[in-house]
Amino acid sequence: MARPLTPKLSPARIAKAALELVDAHGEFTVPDLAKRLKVSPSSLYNHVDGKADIIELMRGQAVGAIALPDHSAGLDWAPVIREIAVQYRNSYARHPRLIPLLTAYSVRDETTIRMYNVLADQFVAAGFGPARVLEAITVLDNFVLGSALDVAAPEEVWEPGEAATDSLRAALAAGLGRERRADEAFEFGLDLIVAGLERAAAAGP
Amino acid sequence: MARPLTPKLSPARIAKAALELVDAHGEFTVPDLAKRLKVSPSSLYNHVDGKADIIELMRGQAVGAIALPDHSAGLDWAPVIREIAVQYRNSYARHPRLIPLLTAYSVRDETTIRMYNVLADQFVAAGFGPARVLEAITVLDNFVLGSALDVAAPEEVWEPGEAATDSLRAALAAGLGRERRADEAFEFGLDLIVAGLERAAAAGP
DNA sequence: ACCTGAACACCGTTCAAGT
DNA sequence: ACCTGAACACCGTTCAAGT
Repeated sequence: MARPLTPKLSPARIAKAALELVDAHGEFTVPDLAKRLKVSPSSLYNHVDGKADIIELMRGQAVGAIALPDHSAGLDWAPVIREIAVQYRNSYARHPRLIPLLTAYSVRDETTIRMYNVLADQFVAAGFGPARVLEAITVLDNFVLGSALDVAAPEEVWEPGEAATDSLRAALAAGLGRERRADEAFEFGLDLIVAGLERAAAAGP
Repeated sequence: MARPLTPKLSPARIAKAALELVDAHGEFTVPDLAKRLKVSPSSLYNHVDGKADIIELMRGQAVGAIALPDHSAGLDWAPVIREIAVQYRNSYARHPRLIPLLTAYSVRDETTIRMYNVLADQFVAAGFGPARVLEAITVLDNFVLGSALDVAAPEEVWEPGEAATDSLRAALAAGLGRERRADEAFEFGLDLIVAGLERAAAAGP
């Protein structure tokens, strides 16, 4: 049994299976991936450039679901960038364990570029100068990525043992184990940042 | 030549050498590390639990340099948490290529816990309730980690090719290649967040 | 064009043997 | 206690051979 009539593999099928492995185990190996696809490891190399390429495909898979808001509708800029940040972060939060793999070499894919374009347009509309536009995009990007990593962090990470003061202990008791802990923190921070950007815009250049 | 009179290795020496490798190459292997220490790979296992343990030791090495501000001096809380965030982020920025390795399993070491303690105390002093304290710490933490990753990202990552609109193109032209690009964006975002927290504190519970 | 099996260099870790 | 060398299971990738 060599070449089948209809190919058993495709980049998309490989990416999907790899993402399932990462979601389940936080990592993947080529042999495991091949086994899940009922294929020999070397077969993968007919469709894909190697493990790094598979990771890039997974990034596309995760981020491709982002639906950019229609900003031509003359909406105010702040809700638009807020919505983008939420979508961006949620698309990562759906696959939290993928993010550590992506940070190893953070290439920007096409969806990300499109997103940056919209953000840049919006910040220009807000009255920011070019240098400030880049800073604002970077701030949002950094916060989104950090928040996505937070989703991946296991709860035990926050166990401070005996070393916690009363203040920290009370905070952990209030928030830990709660379902939407990471989401609420993200939204709180995003509100702070967007409000700050609005104030900076109002203050002018 | 077996056991030497004075040991050639120690956890600290191993962590230091590993960090040098990561700074230089963005990764390290056990054989490479052993070679750099002029030792056989198996020798390392007399001092260290394995590769994961070495990464933990590197985290300690990087973050151990943080000097927490003396918050018993009755300073206002906002400058204190700002200073902590700056120190925290800078200690990572000194070893940008280490951060992707740390995100794989983000364990909190002792220095980090001490930092969280101070932050919690400060936010309580600011009048935040327990749940809000945890959110505020999380927001700072996420932003610091994301900003640290930004330092590690190579400049080419931002090359959008032909797909950039004028707004994005102008922003990149204004900021890219500039020495302190990542630092300025971090400071801008930190100012937004701290100002937002101050406003939240003023608004009360 | 696409799958397979054999092969290669390399990795992380263990362990008996040495002092 | 600490270093070594041999050994093991496993990994990512290549390539000739098959259809």
